[in-house]
Amino acid sequence: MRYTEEDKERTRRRILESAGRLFKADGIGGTGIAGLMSDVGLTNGAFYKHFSSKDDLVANAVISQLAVQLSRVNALPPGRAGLQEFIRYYLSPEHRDNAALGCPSAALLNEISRHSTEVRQAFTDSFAAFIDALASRVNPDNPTASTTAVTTAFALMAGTMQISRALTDTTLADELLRRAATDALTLLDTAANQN
Amino acid sequence: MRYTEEDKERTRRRILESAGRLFKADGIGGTGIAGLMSDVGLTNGAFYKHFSSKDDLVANAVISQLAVQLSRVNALPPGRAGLQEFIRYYLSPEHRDNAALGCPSAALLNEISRHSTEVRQAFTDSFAAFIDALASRVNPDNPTASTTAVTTAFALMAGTMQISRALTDTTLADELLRRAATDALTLLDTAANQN
DNA sequence: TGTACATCAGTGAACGCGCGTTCACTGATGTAC
DNA sequence: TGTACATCAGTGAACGCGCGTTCACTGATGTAC
Repeated sequence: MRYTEEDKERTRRRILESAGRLFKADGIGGTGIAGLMSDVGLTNGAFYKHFSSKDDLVANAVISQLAVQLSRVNALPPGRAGLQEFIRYYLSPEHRDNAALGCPSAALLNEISRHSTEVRQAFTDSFAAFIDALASRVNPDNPTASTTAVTTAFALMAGTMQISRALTDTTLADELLRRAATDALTLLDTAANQN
Repeated sequence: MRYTEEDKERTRRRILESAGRLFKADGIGGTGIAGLMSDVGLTNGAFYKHFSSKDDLVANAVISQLAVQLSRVNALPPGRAGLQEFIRYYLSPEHRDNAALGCPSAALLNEISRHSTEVRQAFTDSFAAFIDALASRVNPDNPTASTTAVTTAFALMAGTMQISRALTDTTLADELLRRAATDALTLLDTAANQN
């Protein structure tokens, strides 16, 4: 064989990395296979040596993107300080202006909802793992009790990020991010004091 | 003239109504001009007698859809009861399962962010009017003071709706809606007591 | 060790298809005289 | 009042284009003997 299994796996990961970046920047529908493969440095035909279809890629890109978010959460300092840092990063103007490198939920939720069951299942599983990681930081004694509350706090952050990205008025968009940071922390504090 | 100005205006409104419905159900990118016009009961060519381009349609559809939301808010009973009713409707499983007839923000935010300045400006203006209407219900004495707080409460609702639509686990999706209703009301109550 | 063959990631042209947009045309009605 | 003409919303075929996917091919390397 010309390429070892390791080589092939590396290429697959490069496709997933590019796909995550381009999907978040231009949307899933706005990203074509040929453009994606040229971003990777290959030609369109090679794509089907790694994925059976675009839908297959989307499902795997969603998984891989949420895994990145999960590891970001796992890298936070413990306790309330870590949560504050997460909120500050998430609701920053930098995150808003760099969707390509940011949260897949904020960038892709609308499109994921309209995709196949496979894609939505991939999202459901990976999203649950991500929320669980946040919940065990919010309430280490009883993470399960706070998962729903943590999810609505995250929904506030993701929803705010999307509105902030849609607005043309930067001043208003920035102010919104600051307010959401306060409200999100309040919700997480409330969740921490449950059960 | 075969058609009066009134006839033409009626056709234009029918196109906008169909567009709003189809955009919210299938996405803007997922809705083609030919399919849209056949939904209206006309053929593709007639489209350009009413709009100069698809982007022009999108901007106007965003305006018209947010106007529908605004009139929905204006039709609510006054005071806290009206806000509760709004939250209950917004975060209902019916709203989740019928995106075609629901909130344009929850269905289209990702795509609006990626559209032209014209579309984003249309969203910004109409969204501000919608939030203002909510804010004067939350805090009639000083609506301006509470707009940002009301926006984050709405972001929580829109974000939750999107997550609830993406999840395959209906039980979890339903539970999330209930929790978000509690949290959203709390945020609005807090906003009402500011200034 | 040297040679013939198998493997298979990657190439790049080609496929059918639906997209947004254009355009010559239709035909019902309003207007001019 | 009757007739010739102008208007213009709507028709539907056609345009170039990019999409996801297929496929015969390439060529570097591993394997068999």
